[in-house]
Amino acid sequence: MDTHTLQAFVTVAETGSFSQAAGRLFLTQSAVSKRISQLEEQLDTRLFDRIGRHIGLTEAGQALLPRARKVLLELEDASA
Amino acid sequence: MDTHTLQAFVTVAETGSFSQAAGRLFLTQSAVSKRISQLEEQLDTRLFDRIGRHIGLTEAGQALLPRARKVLLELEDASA
DNA sequence: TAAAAATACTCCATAGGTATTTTAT
DNA sequence: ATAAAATACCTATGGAGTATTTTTA
Repeated sequence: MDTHTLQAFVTVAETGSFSQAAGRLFLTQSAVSKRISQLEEQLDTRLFDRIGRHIGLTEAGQALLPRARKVLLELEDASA
Repeated sequence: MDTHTLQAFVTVAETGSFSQAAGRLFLTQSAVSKRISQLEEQLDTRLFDRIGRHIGLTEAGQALLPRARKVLLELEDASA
């Protein structure tokens, strides 16, 4: 597990879109997509419902979001 | 930043030795050494004092240790 | 001189990019 | 038909190993 993966997850959750997240993160949509599916594999759960053109957090995703944010903040903190 | 790096840091802190940490983590001493120096570079601080054969946490290391543990626990938690 | 850490090197796995395909509106 | 995500393919980077060198008790 690394910060890039968590960052991607949080950004997709915030933007509601892989492409927009990619924009924010200065990555391609492809890279973001792969980070998310990797994370989903690791946790062995879907984190997003891909309902056609829009995206929503699954329950697992909703559970993860605050934890992910917390961890990212703490790590930022630790590096400061 | 990823869990493997933090895990290495915590384990070296706990064992007081790169080689012993390597043993616990099923890695080579070389790999552990590299993880630690990478982390030190990222944070731009020394985390361990290499006093010859023994190793001690620097102040920065002491500050990082509880945070690292916390993050690791939270991530374990998040995956459960 | 013996132990432990650092380092030079090699190899391979993986993360990211581009291009394309799939999917849903 | 369009817009977005998934995927196939390729490449470069980095992480880990082995072997060796450096360091110091």
